Amino acid sequence: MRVAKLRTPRTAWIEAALQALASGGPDAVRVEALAASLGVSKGGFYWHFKDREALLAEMLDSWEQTGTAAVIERVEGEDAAAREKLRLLLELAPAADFELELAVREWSRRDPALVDRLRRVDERRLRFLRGLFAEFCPRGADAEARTMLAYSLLIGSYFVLGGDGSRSRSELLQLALDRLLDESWT
Amino acid sequence: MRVAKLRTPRTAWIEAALQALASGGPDAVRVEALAASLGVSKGGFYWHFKDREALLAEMLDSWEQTGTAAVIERVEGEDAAAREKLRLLLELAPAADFELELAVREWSRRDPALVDRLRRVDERRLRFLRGLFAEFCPRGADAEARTMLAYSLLIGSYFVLGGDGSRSRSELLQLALDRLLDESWT
Amino acid sequence: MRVAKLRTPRTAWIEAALQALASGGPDAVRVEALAASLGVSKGGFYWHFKDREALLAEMLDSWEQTGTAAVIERVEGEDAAAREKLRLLLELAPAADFELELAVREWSRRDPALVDRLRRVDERRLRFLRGLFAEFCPRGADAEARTMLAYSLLIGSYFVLGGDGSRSRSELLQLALDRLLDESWT
Amino acid sequence: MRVAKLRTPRTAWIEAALQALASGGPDAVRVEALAASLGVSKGGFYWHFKDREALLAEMLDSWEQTGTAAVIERVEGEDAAAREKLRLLLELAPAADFELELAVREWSRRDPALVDRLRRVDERRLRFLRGLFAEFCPRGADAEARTMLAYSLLIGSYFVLGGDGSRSRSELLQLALDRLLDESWT
DNA sequence: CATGAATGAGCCTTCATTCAT
DNA sequence: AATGAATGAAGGCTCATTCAT
Repeated sequence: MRVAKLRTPRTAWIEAALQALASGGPDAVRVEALAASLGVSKGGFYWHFKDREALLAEMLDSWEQTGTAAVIERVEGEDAAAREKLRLLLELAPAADFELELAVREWSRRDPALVDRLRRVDERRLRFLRGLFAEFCPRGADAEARTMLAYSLLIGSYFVLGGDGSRSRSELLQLALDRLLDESWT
Repeated sequence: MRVAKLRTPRTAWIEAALQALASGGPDAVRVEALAASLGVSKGGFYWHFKDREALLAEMLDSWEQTGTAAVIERVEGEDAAAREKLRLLLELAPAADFELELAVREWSRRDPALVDRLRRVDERRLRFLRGLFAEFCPRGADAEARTMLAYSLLIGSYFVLGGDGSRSRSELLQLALDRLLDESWT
Repeated sequence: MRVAKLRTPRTAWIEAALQALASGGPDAVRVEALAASLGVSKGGFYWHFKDREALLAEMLDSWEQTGTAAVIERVEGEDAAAREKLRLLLELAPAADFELELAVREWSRRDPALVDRLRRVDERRLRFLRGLFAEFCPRGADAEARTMLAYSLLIGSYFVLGGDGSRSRSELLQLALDRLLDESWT
Repeated sequence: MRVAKLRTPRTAWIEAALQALASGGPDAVRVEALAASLGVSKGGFYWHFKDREALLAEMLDSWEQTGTAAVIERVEGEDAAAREKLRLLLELAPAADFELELAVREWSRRDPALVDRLRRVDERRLRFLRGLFAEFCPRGADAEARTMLAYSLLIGSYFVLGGDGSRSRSELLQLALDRLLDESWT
């Protein structure tokens, strides 16, 4: 009766887990729930993974690869000036699974083992941003400050729920980005 | 082991709960764990609170009051120019329990009932920031952009784990703030 | 603020307990619930009663006295023929708290300590019925059979939920009683 | 101690539950106790049933089927006159688990959801009785009265604990039944 | 007499994990 | 690879009971 994709590959478990992580946080990554969402019994999970811990590790590998690397490569591949690339980046980033990004950070605040991995990711991203800003900001401290602001904006804007009501979130983001790319600001 | 302070007031439960929330997230607010940390039996919890839900509600009341209100009042009480107040704000804010702040936001991503409350808090804080920036930024869009950047910086900076290694987090924050207060940036 | 009947007498606890027993069965006789229904804190209960067990005992004393004795005395006091008395009895009995009656029997099926007490009550009632039937049923076995049927009717009719829909419960009772009092039935 | 019959079927849980219900009433149907009586861990219960509620529902299904249907079918299958069938019925009924019958009725007095189900059962049984009495009681009201008395006798007799001491319960039942089948009683 | 507070046992339920098939 | 079934450790909640005030 069950159509059953005979063979539920590891990747299916990981994908389901990342989705659960994004929408429910670390504690929502429950073997039972994943099995249900995949339409299989949880017993099978233990064929692929030693335990929940093992799954979590693989999830992070996957996230690091697809989340960060993909966007950077996409932007780097673009043949455009730094400013254009930055605009593109701010446009693409939120499209990536931001919920997932936040969930991973949330998770890292509980699990020290995660901190190093996240630091690596942040460093890579900041290095990339800094490189772009440096192309039109001669002073290092200037590029640094803008980098920090840009990265904070990316992350922080997703937390800010309020506003003055007259401007949408994307308008606010646009305004803020315009400032960050302004060359009169030396 | 048990010191048994006959009479453990509600507030003690709430404090313990906020601490648990800050360090372990919403799911760490477990009646049993709180009781253990207070050195009392879990049964007693139900004398003070109808159920876990009731505790969560009171925790938020408490957080809204002490977290936001306290800092704003402190800064408003200062007799100084807008720029000085902003500097003070960026100094004070991180001292407040930032882990708690993040945990509440994390929580809100899972519990829709929380969203309104957070929006209220964000609006109040943004209004306050906007008011300060407006004192030296004649153009509304300018004040708005800086407000957004400042608030994002506040929140986002706590997520950023990386850096270029040559500057500390507080130096980066300082650099970024300098830019935000720069008057040459019109 | 609380109007508080300073002094909540034992009897108040017992009455509340009997009411709880009638409507919710033995397991509904909970100290906490009784206290709430009396508007006092449960602590006071233990001034009057050693424990829940003690209350249960006193409840039965009270029930035995008021439930059985009262109705029998009322009927015996009547200056009428046996048949009239029986009719009166069947009329009065259901008015007594039948829910309570059933709850006590229910209770007795769990608590062997209660069985003797109930047997005593049943015997007293059956003796009374038998005496009345004997006045117009010369044969002992006949009076006995009718007694059994009458008593079963009294109790059993309260359990029967169905019917053919065309006759009400009281009509059915009436029909049955007519048969039991029929003198042509030798 | 643990015999560990790997594989404890649903039915085992239901049987154990009905037994617990019969001997201890609705509140005695505790997952933990059932597990203990089956020699398994309580966790396993939730593999078979969503929750306690679900078990209760299935218990009733089972009771309705085996309790009522079985006896009626047995009697109907008999090739005998109505009177004989009635005698057989009164003989079989008590053999069925009467404790269970009473426990279900007890339960129904607390749980309104049960009332309809019981009414259905009562109606079916009364209809059956009425049909048998009608075969030798020409007048409808007569058959009705006897039906009511017979059904009350069945249920009520199980409550009656007393007697005159000289006759056993079954003798009393016999006497009463003789009266109900008497044709001189028109 | 009564309150406020606490204890501890017991119950329902969830879930990671294991294991025989 | 996967299922059906079971275990055991939590965790939330209720309630009889106790005790200081």
